Amino acid sequence: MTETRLRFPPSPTGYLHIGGARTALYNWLYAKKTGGKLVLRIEDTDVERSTQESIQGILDGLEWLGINFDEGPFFQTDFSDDHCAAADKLLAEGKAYKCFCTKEDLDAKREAALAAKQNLGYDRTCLKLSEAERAEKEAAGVPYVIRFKVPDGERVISYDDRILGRIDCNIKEVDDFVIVRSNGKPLYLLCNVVDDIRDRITHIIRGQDHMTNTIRQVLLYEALGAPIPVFAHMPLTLDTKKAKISKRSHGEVVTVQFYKEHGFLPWALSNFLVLLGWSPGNDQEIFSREELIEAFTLERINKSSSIFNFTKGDEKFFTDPKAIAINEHYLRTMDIVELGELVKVELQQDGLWDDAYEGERQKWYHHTLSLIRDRFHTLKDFTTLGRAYFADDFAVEEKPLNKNVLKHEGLKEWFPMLADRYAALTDFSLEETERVARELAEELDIKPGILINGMRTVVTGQLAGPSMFDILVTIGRDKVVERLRDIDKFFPAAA
RNA sequence: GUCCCCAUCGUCUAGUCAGGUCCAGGACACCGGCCUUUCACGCCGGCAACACCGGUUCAAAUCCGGUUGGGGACGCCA
Repeated sequence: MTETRLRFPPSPTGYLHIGGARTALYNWLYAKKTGGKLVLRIEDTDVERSTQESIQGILDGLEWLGINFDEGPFFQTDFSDDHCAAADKLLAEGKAYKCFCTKEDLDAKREAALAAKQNLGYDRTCLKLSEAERAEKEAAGVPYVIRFKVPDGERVISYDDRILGRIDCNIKEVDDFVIVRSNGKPLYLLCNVVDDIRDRITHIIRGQDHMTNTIRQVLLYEALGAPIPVFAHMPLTLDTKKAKISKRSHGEVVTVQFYKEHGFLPWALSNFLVLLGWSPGNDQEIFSREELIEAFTLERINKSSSIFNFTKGDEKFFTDPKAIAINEHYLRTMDIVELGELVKVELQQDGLWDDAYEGERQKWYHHTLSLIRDRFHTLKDFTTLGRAYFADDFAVEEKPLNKNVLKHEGLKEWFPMLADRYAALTDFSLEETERVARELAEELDIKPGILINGMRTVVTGQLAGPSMFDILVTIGRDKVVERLRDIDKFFPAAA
């Protein structure tokens, strides 16, 4: 049995978006699953629109996701000799012909056809040219494109799609398509096939938007005398209005970069993306890399398109709620040392990292992360919501400030008292900190909650969080005492 | 206009190929409860779908036909 060979061929005309990432992921999974190879090929034949920045963005995105390649990146433009040779061969064999129609004429015809609700295909004007007419135009130097000549006659073109089943199309529906531009540069339909033949690609997993291309490419494989690979057309990802997702209409949220910048775990995004159009056939939704490779099959990819459930302007769900849920899941179940590495990057970016977290305070570091991660959604929350554990310049949220601090002016006296007692404690433990707080509340004849919730606000800036006494012990006596004593700053200066 | 593909809860989906065990299962979201002197954790419970019409059959989410709806393609883009 021959080795399976797959490819991911992005065109570098924009950022890597989640649809592309999902395609890459499916190809990668299938390559891993079958012990095959994955080739990365940058399809940059559209020189006008291809940019270096885009290439870098795609490479970065794939690397972040952990999608690695066995071969490449190759650049399609490096193989233009192959493409031209193939075009010449088709021309020489009468399987393609020169077309002298101008772009303007063609556009006019297309528009007219569209307006008259007529069929859109090419009318073969130049195929009907006599030998003399053709020679004359060539001699006159009239620019031409090369069109593939779709074979005449009754015939149904078919291929077996591994996701959709047998696909049939009457050859009459296919019109002569352009394979080489008038400037001599070959086009996608041809390049893609020539490269796939050269790279010995056995399986092509791509979006359903390529289905009509596939019909034409099957013809190209035949004309070039190459075996037809296995095709698998995956369902598209649409937005909530069932329109194609694009950076233009949806913004950054559809780019892989967005997730990197918003504190997503790469594998959480992959896990979410793979579920958009595929399921293992049972109730499992969380997969390790190995589990997913094991479970993945082309046949279990869905036929129908799925919706990326993102609502613009939603404050709570800044992306598909399920994506966030999966990210949270990994955040609170993943190995704490591994999490520590990721949070380290966040802390470093914010200038909050302390090398001691890898040395004498490592135990504290990991303990703190495990204490606070349960309520977090992304890696970013560690430096925002969880900032008080690593720094003194944390923000105090308005809601708890009003509710738990400003409402109780007595706190101005009570907190310094509490601070003194904490400072004097021989054992700054869970039990002792709680006992002292309750004792003071009783002496003052106030509800313990006033002290406790006030402390939460002053010590962490947050309305909610872990058990208060866990927080005290974790943040440590010095900082707690200091923050309690500094209570005055929250109240407007006394008259 | 032509061709191609698709159709189960709000969303992702299981079940469809091999019809009965499905008055349709799970997850997310939402709602309620428990836990909690806080809470966005956790636990328990609830809401919620077979697009429609016809046919085949003792029996249809499942097979067949049609309708409707949605998507894609019809570039000297990829």
